[in-house]
Amino acid sequence: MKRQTAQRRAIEQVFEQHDRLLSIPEIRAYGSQIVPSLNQATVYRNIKQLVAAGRIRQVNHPDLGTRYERTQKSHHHHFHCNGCNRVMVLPGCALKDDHIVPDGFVLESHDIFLSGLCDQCAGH
Amino acid sequence: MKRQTAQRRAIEQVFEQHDRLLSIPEIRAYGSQIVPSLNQATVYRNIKQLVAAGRIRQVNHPDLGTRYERTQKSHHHHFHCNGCNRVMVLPGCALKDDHIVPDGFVLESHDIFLSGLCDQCAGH
DNA sequence: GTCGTTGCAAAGCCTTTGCAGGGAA
DNA sequence: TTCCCTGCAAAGGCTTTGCAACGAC
Repeated sequence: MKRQTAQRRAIEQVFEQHDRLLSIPEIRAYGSQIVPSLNQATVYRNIKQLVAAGRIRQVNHPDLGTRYERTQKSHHHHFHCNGCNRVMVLPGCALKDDHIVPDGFVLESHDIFLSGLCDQCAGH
Repeated sequence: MKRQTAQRRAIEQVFEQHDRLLSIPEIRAYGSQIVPSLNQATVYRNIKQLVAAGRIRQVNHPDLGTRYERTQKSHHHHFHCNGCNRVMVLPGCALKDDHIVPDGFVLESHDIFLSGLCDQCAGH
């Protein structure tokens, strides 16, 4: 059975306070502000547990590597700005509706990663 | 200046003989059949060079990790079958044409990864 | 008291790098 | 001969794991 610990609560709190894609070092840094002793291995173990529990989702970003976010958002994709290096959430789906897989194929899931320049970086 | 070596030729030959997404171990294994002494570090160094030269493309697949493919294909996306674990190429683009990024944003590139079941695995 | 959890250190992948010898031009 | 390239081993990131102490219930 799962036990409540200060460490696990701290990690969940980090995601409440920073509702965006987070890396392990970021989670550890923010979490340490709540539980100073917070160990790296503990972060990894709890993240794995939270992913298994469906509370957070692992995002393997092609440019940024492994990141995590809360699961309680509706369907969306991520836009990575090459200028300021931030990641924006784009609600909705950018996938074509029709015939993207051949007949007989079953499409179960998709990952879409967009990149370019955000409005601030594009507006010279 | 770049020099022709048996190792580099072997690696390029691997991509000619196996025109699909390849992992480093696969490249090394196939390449060793041509140049038995082929070292892992040599594979990494040559792959990096070939990517820089634009001859092969690195694909950071969210489920499969780092893979490589020849660049001389037209635009396409990859479908990963969860049944047989193979990756199929889907020619064309599966991205919606309209308004997928907010006003002012500039979309420069996108990565789309599809997964599900191929026709063979779906038609039990 | 039980046993899941933590911190610490070590180990495991994957990838890169330092170095001396070897080979292409 | 020059100096790029290779093999080997070591080192660097990121992530997992073994272990003894700790702490939730």
